[in-house]
Amino acid sequence: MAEKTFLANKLKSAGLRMTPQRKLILSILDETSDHLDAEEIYRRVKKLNSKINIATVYRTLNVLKEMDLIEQRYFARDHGVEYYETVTKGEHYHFTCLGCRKIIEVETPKIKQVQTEFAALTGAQFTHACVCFEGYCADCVDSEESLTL
Amino acid sequence: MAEKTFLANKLKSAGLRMTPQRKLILSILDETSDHLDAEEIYRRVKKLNSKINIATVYRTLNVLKEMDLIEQRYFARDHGVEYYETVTKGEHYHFTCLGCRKIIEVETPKIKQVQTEFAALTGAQFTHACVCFEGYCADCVDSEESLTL
DNA sequence: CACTTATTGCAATTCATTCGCAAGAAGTGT
DNA sequence: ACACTTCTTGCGAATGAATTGCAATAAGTG
Repeated sequence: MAEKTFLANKLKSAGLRMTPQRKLILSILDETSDHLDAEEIYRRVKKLNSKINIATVYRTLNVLKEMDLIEQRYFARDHGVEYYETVTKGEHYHFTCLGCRKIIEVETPKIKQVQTEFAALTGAQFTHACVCFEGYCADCVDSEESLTL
Repeated sequence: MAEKTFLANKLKSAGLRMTPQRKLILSILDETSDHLDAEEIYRRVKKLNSKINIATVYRTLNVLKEMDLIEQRYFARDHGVEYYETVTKGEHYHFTCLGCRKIIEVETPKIKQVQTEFAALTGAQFTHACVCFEGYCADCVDSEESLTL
C-alpha cells in the first residue's frame, strides 16, 4: 500500500533506512488517539517485538520528529516527560486535568494569531510554539464542589 | 523596611522560617531582569554566601514558587532546564531566538482569552498555562539572509 | 536562655533521555 | 544470490537536572 512506501521514501530521501522497528513505532502512534510517552510506546511495541530496546524507541521518536511525522509535546507544568502524537491532526493545544489526568484538546486560532502579530511587529520568524494548559475539568470541578459542602 | 517583613510574614504564615539563604535568593531574582536557571542563581548566590549548596537553591526556589513569589518557566523546545522570574511583571510570554539565544517578551491578552473562552465553553477551571515560542529574531533572520546570497 | 522544629549542607539517588560500541540488518551495485 | 558499505540496533553505561535522606545547625517561640 501507499502508506508503506511513503514512510520508506521519506526515510530514503533523508539517507535513512526503513526498519521493522521504525514501522512499528510509527504505526503505534498512527493507530492511537491517546497521548503516549516513550515508556508507554516502548511497552506497546514490546508486545509485538519483544527484543526491542528503549534506546531504539527514543532514537526512532527523534527521527520521526525530525521528519515532521510526529510532534513532541508536554502536557503538565512538570515537564519531566515528553509525549508524542502524529501530526495528521489540525492545529490544537492541550489542557490537562490535574484531578483525573484527562487531556482535553483545545482548538483555537489565537495562538497562531499571536505569532503572526508578533512576527509582523518585530520581523521575527517563528518555528515552534509550546503551549499547554493545566487546571480542573468540569467533572472534577463539580465533584470538588460537592465535597466542600 | 517593609520588604523584609513582607517576606518574613509570608513565610511565617506558611509555618516557614526566614533564613539568609532565602532572602538572598529572592533578592537575586528581584534585582535582575535576566531569566535565570538554578545553576546561574547558585553561581550568583555563592558569591555572597560561599557555603550555600545547590540543593538549598532548588529547595528555596520551590518554596518561593509555592508562595507565588516567583514563577518557573521553560524557554525553548528542549525543556531540560527550568528558569525562574519574579511575578511582579504583568502577563507576558517568551520568545527565544535560536540564533542568538536572546529572549524577547511577548505581551498579548490572547492566551488569557483562550483560557476564558474554553472555560466558559466547557466549565473547566484553569490554574496554569505554559507558553513559549521559538524562532529567529529579526537580527538573526537578517544575517541569515545576507549569508545565503 | 532553652527548646522545638524548620532548614541547611553534603552525599547519594532518581529518572528520563542519550551515548559508545560491537554485532546485526538494509539497501545498493554486481 | 552475494558482497559491501553504512545505517541501526541492543546492550550497558553515562548524563544531567532535580530531589532526597540524614545528621548537624539555626530560627523563632515562650
